[in-house]
Amino acid sequence: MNTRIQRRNRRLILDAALDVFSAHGFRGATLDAIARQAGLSKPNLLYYFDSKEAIHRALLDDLLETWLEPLRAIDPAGEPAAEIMAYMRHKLRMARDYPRESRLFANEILQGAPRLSDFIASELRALVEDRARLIAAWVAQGRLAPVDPMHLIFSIWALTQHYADFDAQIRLIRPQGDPMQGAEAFLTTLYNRLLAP
Amino acid sequence: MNTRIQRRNRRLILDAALDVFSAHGFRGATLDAIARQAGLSKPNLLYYFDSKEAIHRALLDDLLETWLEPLRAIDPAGEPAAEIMAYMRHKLRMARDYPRESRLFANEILQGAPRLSDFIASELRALVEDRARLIAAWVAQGRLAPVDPMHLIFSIWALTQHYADFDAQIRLIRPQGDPMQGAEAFLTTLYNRLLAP
DNA sequence: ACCAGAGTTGACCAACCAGTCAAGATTCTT
DNA sequence: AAGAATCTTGACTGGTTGGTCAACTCTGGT
Repeated sequence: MNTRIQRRNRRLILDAALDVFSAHGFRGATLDAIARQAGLSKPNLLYYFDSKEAIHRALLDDLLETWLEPLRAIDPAGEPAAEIMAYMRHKLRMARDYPRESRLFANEILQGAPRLSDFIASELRALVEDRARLIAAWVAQGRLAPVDPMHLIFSIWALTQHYADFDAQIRLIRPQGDPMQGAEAFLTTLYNRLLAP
Repeated sequence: MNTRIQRRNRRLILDAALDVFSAHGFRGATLDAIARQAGLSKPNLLYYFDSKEAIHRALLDDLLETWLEPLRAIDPAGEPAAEIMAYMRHKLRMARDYPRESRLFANEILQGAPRLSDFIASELRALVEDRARLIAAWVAQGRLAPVDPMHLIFSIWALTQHYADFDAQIRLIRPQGDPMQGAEAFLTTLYNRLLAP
C-alpha cells in the first residue's frame, strides 16, 4: 500500500536513533530524544516500531552485514600483504564514513555485548577463525612475516575504529584540521613494516 | 574524627560505582545499582557523596593522574625504541590490571567526552604535544624510523586499550584461554618492526 | 554510664521513562 | 466526493530515577 510515508519515516527514525544510541548507549538513550531528533512524536515512533528495543535491533541488523563484508572480501587468491592492506584501508574508510555505526557497535561491546553475543559467538567468530587460518597459511608459505593472525585482525579493528570511537579525544588533542589526516599513511607504513616477509 | 568508617564506605562506594559506570555509562548507571553492589542503602550513598555526578567525578579524578603517568614516564635520555616499547607495555599492563578504569574512560570519550573535555584539551593535550616533539626529535636524529609521532601515540592507546574495552568481543571470538594471551608478544613484534631505524 | 556527633534508612517526592489508547487528521482508492 | 485505510498525537499509566528528610541507631570520648 502506501509505503512512501512509511519508508520516509522509518528512515527518519533510524537515522535519529543512530544519533542518539551511538551517543548515549542503549540505556542512556530515550524515545523522547529520538522522537525530537526525528521531528516526530513519540507515539508516532511506536507506530512504526514495536519498542525501543525493536529500533535498536533494527539498527544492529542493518549494521552486522556491513560489518562482516570487508573481512569476507579478503581474497585467498590475492597477494597476501596487499589483501590485508586493502582490508585495513576498507575498515579505515568505514570508520571515517560511518562513525556513528562504529560508536553504536563500540557502545554495545563496551557494555558487555548483551545484544550481540549471538552474532559474535557464531557468525563473526566463524569468519574470523576462517580468515585467521588463511593468514596462518600465508605465513607458513613465507608470504607474510610471522605474525599471530588473530592479533593481527584485532589490531586492524583497534587501529581503525579508534579514529571513530575516540574521535572526541583526537579532536581535543589536535584541534586544527581533520582528525584522520595522516591516519591512512601512518597505518600503511605500520602494516607494510609489520607484514613484509 | 572517625575516618575509619568513612574511608571504608567511600572505598566501597567508589568500587561499586566503577563496576556500574564502566558497564553502563553515566546515564545508564543507577544509584540503586551502585548501592546494591556496594551493600549500602541509596540514602547512605548520598550521605558520602553529594550526587550521582559527584561519584562519577571522584572516579574520573582518581583516574586522570594514573592515565597521564606512563606517558610522562617516557625518558628523553633513554633509548628511543626501548622507551616507547616500555610505554606500550605499561599501557598494556594497565589495560589488563585496570580494565574497568579503561572502560570508564572509553565510555566517557565515546559519549563525546562531556566531563573530560577540559582535562583532554589542557593537561593531556599539552603532555601529548610535548611527547610528540620528543619523538619527532628522535626521528630527526635517525634513532627511530620515520613515523608520525601523534599517530604513533594514538596507535599505542588504540592497541592496548582495545584489549580492555573490547574484552567482551575478544572473549566471544576466542573462548578458550586468556584473552590477552600473546598480546604482548604481538605488540612487541609490531613496534619493533615499526620503529627500527 | 552518658551524650554529642557520626552514620543509617524507610518513606517519600517530583521528574522522567517506555509504552497505551482513543480520537482526530491525512491520504489513497474508487 | 466519499468511504476506508493509513497516519498522527494529546493525554494518560505504571514503573523507575535522583534526591530529600525526619527519625532512628551506632560509636567514641569523657
